[in-house]
Amino acid sequence: MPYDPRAIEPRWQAYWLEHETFRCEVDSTRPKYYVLDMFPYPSGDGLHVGHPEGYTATDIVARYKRMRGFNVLHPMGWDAFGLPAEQYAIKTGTHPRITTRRNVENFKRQIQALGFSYDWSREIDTTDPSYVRWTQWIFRLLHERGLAYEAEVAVNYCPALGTVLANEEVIDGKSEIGGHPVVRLPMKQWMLRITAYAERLLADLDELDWPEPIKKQQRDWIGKSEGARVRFSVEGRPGREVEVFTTRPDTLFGATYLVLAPEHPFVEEITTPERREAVRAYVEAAARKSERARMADAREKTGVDTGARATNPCSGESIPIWIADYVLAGYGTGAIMAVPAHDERDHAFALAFGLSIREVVKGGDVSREAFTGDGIAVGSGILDGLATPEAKRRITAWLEEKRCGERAVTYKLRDWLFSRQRYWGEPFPLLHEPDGSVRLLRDDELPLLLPDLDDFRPAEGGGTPLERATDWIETTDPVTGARARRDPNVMPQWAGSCWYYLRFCDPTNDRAPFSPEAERYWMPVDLYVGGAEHAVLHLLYSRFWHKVLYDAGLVHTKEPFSKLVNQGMILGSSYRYWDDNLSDDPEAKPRVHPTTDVRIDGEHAIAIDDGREVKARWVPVKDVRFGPEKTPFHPTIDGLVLEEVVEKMSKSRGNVINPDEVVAHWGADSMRLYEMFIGPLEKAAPWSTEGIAGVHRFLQRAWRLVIDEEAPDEPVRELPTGSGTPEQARLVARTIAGVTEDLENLAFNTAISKLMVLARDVAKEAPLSRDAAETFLKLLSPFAPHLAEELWNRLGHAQSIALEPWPSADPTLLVADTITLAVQVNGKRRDEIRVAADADAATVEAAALAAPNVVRHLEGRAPKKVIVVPGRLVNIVG
RNA sequence: GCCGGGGUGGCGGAAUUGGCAGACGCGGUGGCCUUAGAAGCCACCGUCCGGAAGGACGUGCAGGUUCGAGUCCUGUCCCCGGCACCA
Repeated sequence: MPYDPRAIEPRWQAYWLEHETFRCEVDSTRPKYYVLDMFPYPSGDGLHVGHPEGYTATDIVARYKRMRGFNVLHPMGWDAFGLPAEQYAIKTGTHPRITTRRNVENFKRQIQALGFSYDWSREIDTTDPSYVRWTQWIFRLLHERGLAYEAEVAVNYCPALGTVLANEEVIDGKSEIGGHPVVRLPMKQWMLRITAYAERLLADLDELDWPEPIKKQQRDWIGKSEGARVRFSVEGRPGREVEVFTTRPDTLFGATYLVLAPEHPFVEEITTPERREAVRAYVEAAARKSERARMADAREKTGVDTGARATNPCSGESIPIWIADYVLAGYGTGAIMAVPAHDERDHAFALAFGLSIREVVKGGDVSREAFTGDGIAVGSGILDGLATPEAKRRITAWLEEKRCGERAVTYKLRDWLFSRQRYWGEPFPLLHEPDGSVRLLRDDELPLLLPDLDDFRPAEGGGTPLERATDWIETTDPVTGARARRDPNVMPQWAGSCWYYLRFCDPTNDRAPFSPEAERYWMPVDLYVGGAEHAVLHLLYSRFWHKVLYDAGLVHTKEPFSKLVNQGMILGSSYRYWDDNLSDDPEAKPRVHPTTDVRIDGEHAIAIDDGREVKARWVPVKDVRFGPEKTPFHPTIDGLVLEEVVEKMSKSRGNVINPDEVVAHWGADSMRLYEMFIGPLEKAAPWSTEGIAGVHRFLQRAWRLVIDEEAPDEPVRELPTGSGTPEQARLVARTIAGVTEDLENLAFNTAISKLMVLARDVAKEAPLSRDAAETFLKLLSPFAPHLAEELWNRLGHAQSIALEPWPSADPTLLVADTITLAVQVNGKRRDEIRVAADADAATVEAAALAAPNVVRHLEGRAPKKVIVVPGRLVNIVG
């Protein structure tokens, strides 16, 4: 029988499970290696081919490290709280718990069919009461440490949908779904004080082996800026001071007006009677706009004068106070001093409203545009003649001395809005007492589980789904005996993923989230692989929780994830054409156009022949007909050529590849190998069916290397003992060294190409030796574990190849006795010479000068200079 | 606009960091095997000139440094990702 993955793969998957081959335990006598995938949300659609890319990479590393003698922790679990299951529940009434269980089973089946070496005894599910308990326990810890608090926060509320929406779900002040109006409404929310950790979250990035772009995104998100706070007294209101934050205190003499955010607490009070009307209208309009909408029309500066005036603490000058929505309430002090000469936004605003512009730093033409660079201070009293950095120091000292300002650091990072008006999440482990206080539940009251509901919609009048469970919300506090209310919100999906990597260390502990012994042994995560889309959310939130746990003495490392790698996306080919059925009328008989007859004009696509607007239509890959030369055609409209577009896989494009089908057709080993061979792990690459056929052929070749398919009963070939010819031994040694190095660098694609070379050449001149065959299988086993196990077994080994030690290369075989050197004349390759590997420069030079083509090109001239690069080449300049 | 990353054959991608550009795979062409197909195996495939030997050109574009540049420097164009009134 030829290589048949369908026969061998399920057998080995069952073997690994049954023998618990990959189970691991704390073992202080051995070095540990913790390799982790970002655990998935088990969606109803199941796995797509993008998931296994990262999982395959970590699996290869896990298997390799085990063979290198490491005690490897390689777990998998489910980030199972989340919105899709809840939306499904609203539609069908099916409890999210049922949906989640079904989806988890499907994900697990798909993941196991790929032969990953997870320790399944450590599987965790964030919705499991035994997990929720400890998530709630950690929330209580945060609360005890003063890091969780309730606050009135403006949220996006959509009355028509009866729910609160995330910023991303609001577009131009309307709901993304249905286009209903959205208002900003203050609601009482749980907040986490992540800002208290801003400095450490920033500083500790330096020690992490993470992709630089991710670190940069986190730095930008935290957004540290250094400058000064300055207080301006409000004229006519003694004791009232507007505090502003600026990174350019040196430009204080150029401040020609102040601007408050429309939400600033002073607005109401300081506005003069004659300006009241205009100010109120502006504030209301700003409140209606979502933050996103405010950013959308950022170009046009709007604002109104409050009529109030402030005194510049330095110059004593009287300047107007305006409000404008280009000043954000949530950043700094919610107020700025405007220096139009040296800030682009202030410049634009000053031009729009005819406010004065005063140059205080030399270097530009401030009547034309703001000069934001450093320069020499002018018109600034005590600062005149100073360069910007020195001017900053001088003025800050002056402000501190006069007590009207001080050095200050501000962060863009805001506290984390931690409650969601949803059902399918962790309930808050606390009671609201009649006196307004909050009592956190004790250990013996945890976990607090969700009540069962029949209707999962938000409650009437802006309430949360949990408010439908009145006898769950209204309860009695067993401690005080008084009536108390449970919190109607749940935690966001990020909560469970903030600490799951710690639970994996000790997943069944029922006395603590994890034991100190397990944490001390397994942490930190040595390699963490996942998508870059979590750059700031999950990866920042979990770093925050980790630092809190560190301060509480529960973990011993400052950071959870030592090394992070982002896998690239696997792209799909989609096929499109165009038609003029813009309204998607199902009855219409539209005119259709291939892409070659369409031109894109800004936002619109126009048919070239009749100038009418057309809309893209996508044909699912499986329906496309391929003509000669692989030209894609529409399935039913004859002669309509489709355009191939390579892009992210998505249902709407019909270009999603299902791993189940790939495994059924080619086998898990081919799928694993293909996803690793397609290119570097970090890079996006298109899926190709021809490509997978290529790696499948390689596995067939590997099979035939060991199995004699020609002979009756297809026995294992006769493999001579020993290591074969010197050439074979050298090839094997080179492959060991190369594959090992590539694995250390996570360069899976080049490792596979080296294995292909070995399979192609190793039995060319002489029969394959037993040593070479066994070494090859060991090197192949992390990539194609099923095939490797099967052949290893047929070679007569009773124990799993996964438990074999990794081969090491004989260093003496890595250096050849004779080597080929290229010989260049004036930098152009003209000939080559074979010399002893240890030949000295003089010998090499002589041989190079004697090479026939070199002699020809020198045409009798004496070489001016000869450069010998040992082991590489000789360049003759003549 | 700002900040990252990147432009190498028909395609995915290699190239030990300044030393033989195009490994490996896909795709293509020709051949072997076969009753035939499939599969498999072998050879060739950057472009141009040439029957060949060989030569010229060649890593987005234009310069530069160097004995030698895909790799370093300057300028420039394009693509992908992130951020976008954060004072």
